[in-house]
Amino acid sequence: MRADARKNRDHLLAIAGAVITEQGVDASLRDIARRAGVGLATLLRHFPTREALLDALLRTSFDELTARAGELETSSSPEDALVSWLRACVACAHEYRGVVALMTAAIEDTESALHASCVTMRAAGTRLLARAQAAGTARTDIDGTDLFALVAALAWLGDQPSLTPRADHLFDVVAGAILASAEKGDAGDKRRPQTRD
Amino acid sequence: MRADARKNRDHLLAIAGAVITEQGVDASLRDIARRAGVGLATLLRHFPTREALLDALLRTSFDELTARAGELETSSSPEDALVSWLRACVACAHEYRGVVALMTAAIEDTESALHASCVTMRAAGTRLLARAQAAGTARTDIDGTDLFALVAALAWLGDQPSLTPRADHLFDVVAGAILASAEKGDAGDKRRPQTRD
DNA sequence: CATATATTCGGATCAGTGATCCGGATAAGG
DNA sequence: CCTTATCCGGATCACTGATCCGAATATATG
Repeated sequence: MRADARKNRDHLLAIAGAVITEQGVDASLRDIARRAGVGLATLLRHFPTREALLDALLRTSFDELTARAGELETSSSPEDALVSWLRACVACAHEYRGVVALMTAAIEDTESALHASCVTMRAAGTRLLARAQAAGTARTDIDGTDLFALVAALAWLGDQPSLTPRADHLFDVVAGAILASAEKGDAGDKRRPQTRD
Repeated sequence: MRADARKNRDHLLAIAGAVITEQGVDASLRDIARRAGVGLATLLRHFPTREALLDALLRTSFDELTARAGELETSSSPEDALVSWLRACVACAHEYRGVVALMTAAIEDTESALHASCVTMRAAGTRLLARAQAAGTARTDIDGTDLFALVAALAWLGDQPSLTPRADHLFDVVAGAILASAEKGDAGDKRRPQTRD
């Protein structure tokens, strides 16, 4: 890649991160290009679609998240590891307002730029969940996809301005449900536990 | 209102319901007008904004929902009433894909056309929740707004194609958390219970 | 250092959206 | 049947993301 192109790319990423942080994932690409002092076509050449731009912005965050899952797997109790990782996931999704919808769409669209990162993240969560389930501190009637869905729903909640104040509390409520007494999780095992991602 | 205007309005509502049912709340207004055999301006005169159109489509459903809450309040046990009403709420929100986001926005925007309906609905849910809390079958550390938020999150979950299959199961998980043992709800009462809406 | 060429840039443009305006068509009332 | 108030819808505007192509520029070579 030519030096000037690389400079433009990096600059665009920085500006895009700022604009999307304050306006959400639906920010106007024209605005981003304008604030970067660049033509719209240039932005769209480096990142052919909004999804590609977000992928570039999120990839590192996602990878850090799966790495953190690996650390927690050995440094904390199964229960604490799961909960604090879930909290980190929700916080990460809050970095850019509206990003969870893209993630849920990407996880089943194998063509999506975000697909791989999302699947990897879900797998990391699945491992933490399985460990807690094996330790008997997490209900066994949910799997990694359920976990992903709950995190997405909680992150979405925090994205809605009117519900943001409740997001933390409701995180505790849902986390409590995940860790709920084995009594419930073990009662009916009609669901195959820990589906492999 | 002139007879032809009323006819157009009713016809538009019917077509809009069909189109939005299959395409979601972001359906093109031009499409709706075209399929109704009418100019875009006519659609926008009867319903000046998309929100107004959705309000007209949803108002009856919402009112039915609050009415149903009233019935359940006397016909079922506090626990059953709450859960089955919540289920009805989620089902109603599924009538049109993407409508929950509008609802969460409308509930704090007093200028919104949907505001009144949403507030009324939340109040109905608050009553059912309070009854269950008084009966000791619902945790007391959540209020009507929390309930509204959880329903919205569950409905949103069902809107995401990749997560739809899990929506029912996760409803049970969350409902179980709401009805969770008094032990949890009574432990810390740092939250004011049953806020009045 | 000068030239050639391959790469990158950005203004102009296209189809799409919701919204607005106004001249023409039409129904209601006498 | 005629008047008038009402309603209709094509044309238009500002905005969106996306695409094209001539112009500008950086890199590599002589």
